[in-house]
Amino acid sequence: MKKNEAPLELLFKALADRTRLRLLNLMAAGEVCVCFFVEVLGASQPKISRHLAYLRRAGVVAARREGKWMHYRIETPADPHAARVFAEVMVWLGEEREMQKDRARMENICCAPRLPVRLQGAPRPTALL
Amino acid sequence: MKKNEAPLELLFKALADRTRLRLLNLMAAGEVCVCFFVEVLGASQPKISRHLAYLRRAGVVAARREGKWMHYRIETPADPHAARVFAEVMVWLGEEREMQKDRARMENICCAPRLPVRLQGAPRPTALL
DNA sequence: ACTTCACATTCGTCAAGGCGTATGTGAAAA
DNA sequence: TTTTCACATACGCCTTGACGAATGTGAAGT
Repeated sequence: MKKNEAPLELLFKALADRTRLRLLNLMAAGEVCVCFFVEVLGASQPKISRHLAYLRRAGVVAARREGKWMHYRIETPADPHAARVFAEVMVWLGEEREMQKDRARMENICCAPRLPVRLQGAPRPTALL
Repeated sequence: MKKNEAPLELLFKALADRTRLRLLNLMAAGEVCVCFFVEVLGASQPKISRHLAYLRRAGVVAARREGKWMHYRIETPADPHAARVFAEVMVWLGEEREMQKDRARMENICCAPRLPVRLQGAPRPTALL
């Protein structure tokens, strides 16, 4: 990812990967803790972390620390055109089959009577409180 | 570019390159002949041709043969969400500085009293007739 | 202080893709 | 039919980035 890149390309490169799109989709409704991404997407923790770092460098998400946990949230682009494109993308994600499944899986995992062992004590996504 | 890719990623990968965005921008108002791309962008012919091939494989543009010349035009995505995102992108391009310059340069080259030597007899972009 | 936990980063490997150069191809001109 | 023109593709080189595995880091907990 070059530095002197127009916000245009920066955004599209960030969106040009399925894992990153899935991450954005899970953040659509609010902040999410890294451990939930790992659990829901069934991917390795370094993989998730690297893609989140990419999204952060692209200015699409922001991170917040809370004790041991890191929360990620969507950062709406400053540029109004970028913002509109981004908004359309999120609408699109909202209607994609796989994306709906991901959100359903997060809800199932997170609202189950007992959380998986790895998530004991982890802060829930803000959208599912 | 993988085959089993969702239209989502396919589109974003196509848009994640400045040269391809510039090509799309020049096609915004209608069909354009390859030789004009080469002249306006000041890039090598194989480079232009490869990027056009990429856009074609991604389903974003279509090609038409007319004698020795090839005309490229934008192909609006079938998926309604993709179409809306794409439309927003084109609006965005319309307001970008560099993109405006490119369109102005094409107009200057093409509507000049004498065309450059390399373009003698080449069919004009449909938008500039 | 030492360990544990939740993430981040690094390293090595590999595939995708961008570029220049050279060559192939299809249509028209000679 | 040979040449020329406009464009496409193949080849080799290099960079970007995706991945698993290993290691680093910062904040609790003990």
